[in-house]
Amino acid sequence: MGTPDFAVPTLERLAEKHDVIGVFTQPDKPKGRHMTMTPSDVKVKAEELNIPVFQLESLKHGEAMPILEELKPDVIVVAAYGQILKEDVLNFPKYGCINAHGSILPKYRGAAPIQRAVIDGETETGVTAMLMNEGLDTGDILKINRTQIDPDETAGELFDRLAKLAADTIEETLDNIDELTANRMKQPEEGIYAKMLSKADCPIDWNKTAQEIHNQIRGLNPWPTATTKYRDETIKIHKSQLTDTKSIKPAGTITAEKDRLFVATGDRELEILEIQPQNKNRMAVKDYLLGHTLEGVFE
RNA sequence: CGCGGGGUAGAGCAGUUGGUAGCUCGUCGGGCUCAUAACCCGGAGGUCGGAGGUUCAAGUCCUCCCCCCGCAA
Repeated sequence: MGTPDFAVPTLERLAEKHDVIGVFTQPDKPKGRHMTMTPSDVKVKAEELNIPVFQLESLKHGEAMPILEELKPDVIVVAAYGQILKEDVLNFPKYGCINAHGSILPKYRGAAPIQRAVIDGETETGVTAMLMNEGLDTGDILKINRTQIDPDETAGELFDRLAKLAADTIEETLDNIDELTANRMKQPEEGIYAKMLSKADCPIDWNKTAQEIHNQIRGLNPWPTATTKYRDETIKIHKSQLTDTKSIKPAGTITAEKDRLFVATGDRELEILEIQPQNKNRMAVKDYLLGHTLEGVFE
């Protein structure tokens, strides 16, 4: 069971080694500029692999049971499925439902663990394989694979790495399922929740420290992207770089050189490397400055 | 047909009330210099997204199509 690109490497890996008898994914949804119905990444891959696909609106009220009775899975692997599983499903397979989550649980439970970890400036994250229960990412831990977060890594880059790591983790977990299940670890009750990203996370507060803003920018890259206001236009900021120069001007003040751009923050100047003006493509600041002048402040 | 913005030299932009296209960077050649991403001189490079139409004349007006971006989901 899975939906977005994060789950695709895991599905591919499973199909290589195991007999994948069915794939559950979210129903096709209208997406993009013209609201055209679009299948999930997992559905596309599943069809490519000739695996039967099931797209239910909800599994909360036993809707999946007839299908499961038919398929009789030994285990269900879940990766970013986006739907809540109840006891009937969780208890159905012999080995239960195993979930791959993009953080070191119990930290960053929930919808946006990878982005939140970057935004918070974490230096380490990973993938946790757990035996699901009814709570939100609160199941018993089977295996954790860790990885370092590069200081300039974007959420998108980390996302791709963790998607592959999730495939590894699930493979290793299934290879040693009996031993790992016997030695499973309970999670502490309390954990950190990673709330879903929204537009409210985008606007930059230039009074924060350069490091905090840098983390926000890379954590929101490539989506939904950090933004700032410049003369009533919303400008997206895709990439930045820390400097050692102390800010002496008010936060948000722009310093434009011939082909470089610096903005004052709460502590140090932050260099902006890649931006996207309203209605324009993203571009290197260097290119942008060839046809525009920037002066004044970002708000 | 969800709403809006845009497609002009390799890149980022300008182009007035329609009269055969400019700027900055890059690129090529030459010069200056110990040297240079700095400076000076010179050159190449565009059928102005595509197809029709109006006109003596269209990047500039009208129609249709293609592609891209933002919002929204």
